[in-house]
Amino acid sequence: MPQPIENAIPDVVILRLPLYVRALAQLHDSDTEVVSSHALGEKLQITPAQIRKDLSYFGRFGKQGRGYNVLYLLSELKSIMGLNQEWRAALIGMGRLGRAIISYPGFVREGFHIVAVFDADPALVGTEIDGVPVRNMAQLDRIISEQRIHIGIVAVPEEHAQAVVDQLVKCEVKGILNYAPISPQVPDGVWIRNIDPVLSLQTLTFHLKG
Amino acid sequence: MPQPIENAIPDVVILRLPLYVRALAQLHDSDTEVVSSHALGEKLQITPAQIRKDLSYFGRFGKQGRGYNVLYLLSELKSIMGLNQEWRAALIGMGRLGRAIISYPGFVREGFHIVAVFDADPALVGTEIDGVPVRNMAQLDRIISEQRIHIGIVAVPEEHAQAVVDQLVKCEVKGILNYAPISPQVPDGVWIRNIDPVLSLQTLTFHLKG
DNA sequence: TAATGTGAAAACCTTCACAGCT
DNA sequence: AGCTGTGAAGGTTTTCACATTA
Repeated sequence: MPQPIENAIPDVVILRLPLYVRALAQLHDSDTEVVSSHALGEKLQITPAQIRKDLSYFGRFGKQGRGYNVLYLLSELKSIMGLNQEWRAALIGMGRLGRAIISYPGFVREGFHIVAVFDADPALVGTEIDGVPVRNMAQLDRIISEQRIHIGIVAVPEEHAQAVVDQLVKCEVKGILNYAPISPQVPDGVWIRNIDPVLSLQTLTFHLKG
Repeated sequence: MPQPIENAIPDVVILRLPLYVRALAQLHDSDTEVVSSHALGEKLQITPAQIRKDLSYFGRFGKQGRGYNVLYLLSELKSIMGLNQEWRAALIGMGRLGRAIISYPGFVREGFHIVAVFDADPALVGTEIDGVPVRNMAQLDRIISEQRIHIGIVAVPEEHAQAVVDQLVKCEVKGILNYAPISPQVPDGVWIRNIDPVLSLQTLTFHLKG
């Protein structure tokens, strides 16, 4: 007999929530106290109906005739998305890309802290980069549990990426941000996002070509 | 009266095509000559039916009972996506991020060449970085037309990103890869892709939170 | 036999439109 | 009067299932 599956939140909805959070934070910074789905949609190029429907998956946050209280909706959404806590991440791969990642201030500003970095190169291990000691891959398991790390950021060459992802999965890391130009396989219950500018360029050229 | 719109290719399909190209290139590198939708789907975690349906928007590339000739399908897809030509890009913003981008070998390997770089900082303009002279923003228009540049890569701080995008649009650039943490507005006929690791992390935490 | 290409069905997502609240 | 929240309608995308062909 078919199990009536509890209505899950559509994935596309989850992809839009951070956009709402960002727009609401901007509105709050410019001292806007109330916003309608129409005004928010204008800012984000999203229809008002879609915004209302998205929010309705999580509760009722607005006031009819008035709109949404910016600060209240912002704090509710942050709580829904797990953004009112600090997140601790490990960075694997300290080549050029890894260095660019660790020196990017945008992560810390949004509550994502790289608290440990790893590399396979013995020449790097033991040195410090931006004040963070570079560790041996053999220490991954221990450090991840000691430091209560929940996110892995993969910045190793393509050919090692899947192995590193597998290692992270073994260490019970459930969230992975992958910069290598592959789509690594992960088991159910592990969440991965790929940052792949070449793929993005390749979807552009389809529209640009003669 | 409602115009019977010519059945367009769904956007999601276009987003998947580069994945097929990448997988086929790997198969070709490992001397596989023929692949079925099932085998390709296994590699990419995509259902065989979806792959066949996607390909069917563009033609009939397979042989019943056998599958797809890897090299033939690869070359057809590259042609469909505009990937059998070299693409010339301008990079705007030569801070830490811009330097990481210009030194990333993955773009050139896939046929994307950064042939001019720009920055607003007078201290940088006139110097060379990785052998490429850094130019003044005032020269954007002239260089883009002289060098036949079709893609703009935006790596400037958030607060200048929309203005730079607007400038690129004025210069008739139709494809933009944006690294600033905003979603710039562009007119119809201009295509933009955003690279935004913070947004990606924020969609991860939804699944990770207690 | 094995696997494509494709209409039709199912699932999914967006938009409509309006009752109901402020 | 104005705007939310939401069933229902409409549209899009995915999956099914099978006739067809090598």
